[in-house]
Parts: sequence; C-alpha cells; structure tokens
Amino acid sequence: MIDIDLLLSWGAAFKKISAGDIVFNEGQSCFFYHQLVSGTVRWGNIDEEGKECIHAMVEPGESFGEFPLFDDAPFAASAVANEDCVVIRLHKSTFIELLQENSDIHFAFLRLLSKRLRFKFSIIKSFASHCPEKRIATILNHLKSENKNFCGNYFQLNLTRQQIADMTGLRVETVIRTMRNMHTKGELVIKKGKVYCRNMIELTMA
Amino acid sequence: MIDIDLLLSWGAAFKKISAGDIVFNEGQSCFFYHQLVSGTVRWGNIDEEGKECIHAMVEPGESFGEFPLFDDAPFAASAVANEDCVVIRLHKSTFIELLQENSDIHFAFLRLLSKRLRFKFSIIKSFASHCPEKRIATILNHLKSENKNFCGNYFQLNLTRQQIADMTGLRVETVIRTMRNMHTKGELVIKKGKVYCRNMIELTMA
DNA sequence: CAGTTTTTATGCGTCTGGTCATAATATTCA
DNA sequence: TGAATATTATGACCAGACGCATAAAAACTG
Repeated sequence: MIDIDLLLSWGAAFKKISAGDIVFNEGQSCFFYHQLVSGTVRWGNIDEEGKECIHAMVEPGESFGEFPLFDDAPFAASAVANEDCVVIRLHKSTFIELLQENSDIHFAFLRLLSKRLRFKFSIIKSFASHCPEKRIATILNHLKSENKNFCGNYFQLNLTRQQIADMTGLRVETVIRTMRNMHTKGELVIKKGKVYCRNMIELTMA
Repeated sequence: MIDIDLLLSWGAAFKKISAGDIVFNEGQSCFFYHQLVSGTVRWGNIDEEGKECIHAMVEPGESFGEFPLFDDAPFAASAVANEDCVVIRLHKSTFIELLQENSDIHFAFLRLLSKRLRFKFSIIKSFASHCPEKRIATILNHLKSENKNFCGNYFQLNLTRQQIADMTGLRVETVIRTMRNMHTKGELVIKKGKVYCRNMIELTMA
C-alpha cells in the first residue's frame, strides 16, 4: 500500500514473524501501522471453541489491522502468520503525521476502507442467502479479482477447504461437498484436490 | 456528521424524500455526498426475489452511501426512505475539496469507515455462528450502543421483526420465535409486541 | 369507533447444513 | 523413498431453520 522506502524514511522497521505466530491479538491496544512485506497473514476472530472466522487473507503489499489507528479502539481481530512473514511497522503517531503531510495517502486509505466495506457488504449479502454455493462463489470471485495466481487462464486457489470454510461460516465437509457440486456443474475445476476457476462464477441455480 | 451550516456554506442543498421512495439505487453512479437531516433510511440490497438485506438503518445526522465518493465505483446498496425524510446533499467534487481543506473532517471519515468495518466484522462473526440468537443479539447491542430511544433505563426497539430479519439474514418467523425465547430467558422484554432491552445482551446459551 | 392493514404469533412438515465416523488422497519431511 | 501428517472425500443421522398456513393482536384510517 504505502511505498516501503517512504515508510523507512519515516522510521518504520521490519519484523519477522514465523508461521503460526501472532502479529497482534483481538482486544489488544494498537501502537503501529502494519503492512505485509512477504508471506500471508490470516486476519480474523477465534471464538471460545477455537473456531476461526477469517475476515481476510492478507497478501504482500497490503496493510491490515488499521481500524485502531483511526478510531482509537482495540484491535477488532487477530492477525496470525499463515506462513513465515515479514511485516513493516510504523508508530501510530508517526503514521498519523504521515497522513497529515500526504493528502494522496490520506485519500488512499479512504478508498481502501471503502473497498473493504464494499466487500463486506457483498459477504453479508451472500451470508444472508444461506446458500453455501453463493457464499463460496462470493469469496472466490473476490479472491480472483484481487489475486494474481493465474496458471494460463486459470486462477488457482491457494486456500484449503478449511480456510474457505472459515471465510464463509460453513463446515469443511459442506465446503468440500459444495465445491464438488460446482465442479460437476462446470463452475470450477478440481484436479488432484486443487481448485481452479476461469471466469467469474455465475451461479446456475436449480 | 458534518455541520449543516458548514455544508450549506459549501453549497449543499436539502432534498425531501417521501416514505418508500428511493434516495439512490445500487449500481447507479454517485454525484453527491448524502447526509440525513430527518427521518430514517434503510440502506441495503434487494435481491431478485425482492428479499431485502439491510446493511444499516440510517439515523438523522448520519451520512450514507459514501463509498463511491472515495473509490469511484457505483453505489454498493440502495437507500430507501423508511419514513418521510430530509436529506442534505453536496456535490461530489465539492465534497472532496471540503475534505482537502478540512483535515479534521478528513480524519472523521477514516474514523467513521473504521467503525463501520468494525461493526461489519462483528456481524459477519455472528453470521458465521449460525445461531439466530447471536445474530439478533449482535444487531440489538449495536443499535443500543448507537441509539437514544430510552424509556427510563430501557432501550426501545423501533424496528419491526421483519426489519430485524432483513438485518440478520433470518426469516420473520425465526426472529419472532427467537425473540420470544429471549424474552422468556429474561434477555429482553416484549410488551404488546414492542421490544425493550436494558443491558448489553449476554447470551445464556444452553 | 368500525373496518382495514400491518405486524406478531404459533403449529407443522420439509429440507439441508451440521456433526460424527471413516477412508482415501496429497503433501511434508526425515 | 517411505512414514507421518494434513487435506479431501463420502456416508448416515439429526437438529433446527425454513416455508407455508392460519390466526390473533396492534396500529392505522377515515
């Protein structure tokens, strides 16, 4: 999101995080702006029974956990390194100064949060439908529009069914079964367990 | 949100909208900043079968439909006057100028969008649980924290069960039944069909 | 105040996603 | 390469939300 050299010139520092480790936890106070440099981060809530609700898979270049920077409340969700990661961090107060100095970046964050809310709207709409296929298609289409993992014309999904389940509020078994159906209907391709999709998934409802 | 006199000094204009009329529609291009002066507005999506998915009930003083101002995409949801309304509107380009001139307001919108996203996170978390009671409690607690309709110590809910259903992705019947249960368990009070709640709803799960 | 409409209430059968169990693949790593 | 682990796959059963029907109670309306 923000140019790394610019961040460094304002005093930002890199931090390594090993796979499975916590970047920050829901409920904690926030002292830094966080931006992912390499690896991937799961950003979500974990309930009492250990069930995860993933709000986003953070990719390199993206910022995450910014709400507390703007509304001064604690972290709304936890960030866990999905694989070995490098994060660049800038002190909260410095970050605010940076925004004040740099109108473009300031507007960029309004744009970012707007896009996020847009995505949340579509998620909630699909959740309201109760249809597993819609929920999954919404996530898949979003990931596809964001992502760059294309093998030929096919977008390759790098998430496990469990992670899809945690992003859609469904059970693994339901996700597996539903995606098999979608494969049968030709909405996506499953080869050796891996999922590929070509076009925007238009649901062919019964 | 923004001071009305300030808006007027920048050339904003009032607009009356009758109950049931559309303020703007999902998919349309956006040319104005919208802020509600009086009345209430349902902000949500309506699917093919006419089923509504309400993302927020807008109260006087609140802005709505701002995403397109920042990310230049069409409206993500439609706004319908829930009762007779007055809206104050400012041209998009003027609004952007206003933000550039006024750093406080600029930051206020970052805060606003952050709070919205926070709320959406909690909604999605509750949707993932599949438990009607959790979904309803999440909405109720949010409305309570936002709202001012207190009769004594009791917050009075001014929404129909249908509207709660449209905000929680449940059916009316499910909402009615679930809220009756919550009444029985003492989590809220229903008198003559009207719903009142006192404290934060802490769910007493079976 | 009677008549109409909206909202709340309740019963019942159906359908589907959750749950648990078990097995077959893939993948990882020594 | 083979053993251990993680992931995907599939069957069977069940709880609970949905969907429809019908009725009762509130809230409007003239």
